[in-house]
Amino acid sequence: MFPFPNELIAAFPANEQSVLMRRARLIELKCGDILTSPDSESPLIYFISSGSVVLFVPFKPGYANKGLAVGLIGREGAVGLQSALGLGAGNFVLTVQSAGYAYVMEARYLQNLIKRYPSWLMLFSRYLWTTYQGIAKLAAMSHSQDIKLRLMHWLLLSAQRCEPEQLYMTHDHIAKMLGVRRASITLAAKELKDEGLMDYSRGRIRLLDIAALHKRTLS
Amino acid sequence: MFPFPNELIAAFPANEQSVLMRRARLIELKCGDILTSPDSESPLIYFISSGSVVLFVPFKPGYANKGLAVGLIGREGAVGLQSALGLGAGNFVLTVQSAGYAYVMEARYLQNLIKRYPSWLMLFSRYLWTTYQGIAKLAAMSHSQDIKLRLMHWLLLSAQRCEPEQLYMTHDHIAKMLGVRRASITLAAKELKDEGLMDYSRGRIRLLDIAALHKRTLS
DNA sequence: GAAACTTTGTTCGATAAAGTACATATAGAG
DNA sequence: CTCTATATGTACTTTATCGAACAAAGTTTC
Repeated sequence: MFPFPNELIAAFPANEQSVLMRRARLIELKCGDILTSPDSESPLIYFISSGSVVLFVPFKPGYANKGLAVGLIGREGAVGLQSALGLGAGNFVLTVQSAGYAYVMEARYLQNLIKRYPSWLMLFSRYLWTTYQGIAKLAAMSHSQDIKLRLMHWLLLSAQRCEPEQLYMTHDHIAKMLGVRRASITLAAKELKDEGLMDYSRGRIRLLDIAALHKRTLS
Repeated sequence: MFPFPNELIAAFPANEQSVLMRRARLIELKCGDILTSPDSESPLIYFISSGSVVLFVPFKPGYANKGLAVGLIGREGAVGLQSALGLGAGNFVLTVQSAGYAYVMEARYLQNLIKRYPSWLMLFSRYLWTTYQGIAKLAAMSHSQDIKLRLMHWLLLSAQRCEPEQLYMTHDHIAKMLGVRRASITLAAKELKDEGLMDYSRGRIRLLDIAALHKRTLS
């Protein structure tokens, strides 16, 4: 239907899709871009089409470099939907983890459309709940003392959102996401490398045995 | 309006309130009650009127004793709303932390009403988003290495949900919520006691200086 | 009032991560 | 082809939590 599909949009009936997309424009997501932060609350909604966006919660109010990633959104979802409910972005910093594309629209436009199409709200609410679940699960994982386990989990999560096996992120970036030292990630990553589960070099990561990774994160 | 008010319900227009409450019945929440768990997905919605309910995520699928509390719901909210969207409880275990009362209704009843009153969904969605934020914040806090800080935070959160200053929970219970050893809680609690911030004995906790607690959790 | 139970106090060694620092490698720019 | 920036490898000390265990107070039950 559209050159860069988004699974949320795809769930709409065709005629409603075109209404929704009338005011949407396609933009490029560059790695590191900050879509919104607690300060600059731009009332925009992003339907992710490729790449991925991190929900990042800074530890301290004045968003420092330190915090914790609580969610990762890809082509299956959207960010900024709360602004269609008339609410602000809250504490989240939305950062692009993997480059890609997204359809953007003004929150106000969607907010008006929701009045005409109440079923949309149901769809968005359901989506909200599923990410809600994801956040809770990730929070529980994040509490694990085992960094290696958390690393595997984050890699798998990232792989699900983009093409699997090939990821582009540095140890330093992962460390920020997990709220740990960069050295700890290097250590854990090296162990996984030695075990033949992954390979990496200067920001390029290849997952060599996704099945094994899954198995070990479940235990 | 109703003997035991709930702030979500209170936000409805009076005539809609009585529609909503037609099939609600008031039940008692006893400390330790499990409202729903991943296994038994009872399609019920609880509008909390007093006391508090924990959103608990077990670490392992077969819900062990270990896990992490990611949210705490009191009179300002409800649990089980997702079942009005036709969704299951997911990974959450909902446990009563403080005894109280709640209005319960069948999810199906509310699900039908939402079709008649689309504005309700907007209300629920907004509420969903605010708890969403709360979960994310708590997740970030939970990642802190400082148990004392986390203890203070949980005490304040609990105090906000019920009468402040007087809480009823054991070190063991708090330890389960924070996913740490009971001994660690006893240690941290004793320090707070020595500093004159709180007092406790066998499950009864008194917060002696809430302002100071707030100050120290913000830092 | 004695027994059984629950809650809190305290200890020990083992472990994992924090913080900090510096060395080495690789890629890209000029 | 060298320089520079970035990414990764590694080391060391300090600290906090874990796991496990046992002791000492309060409650409750009979």
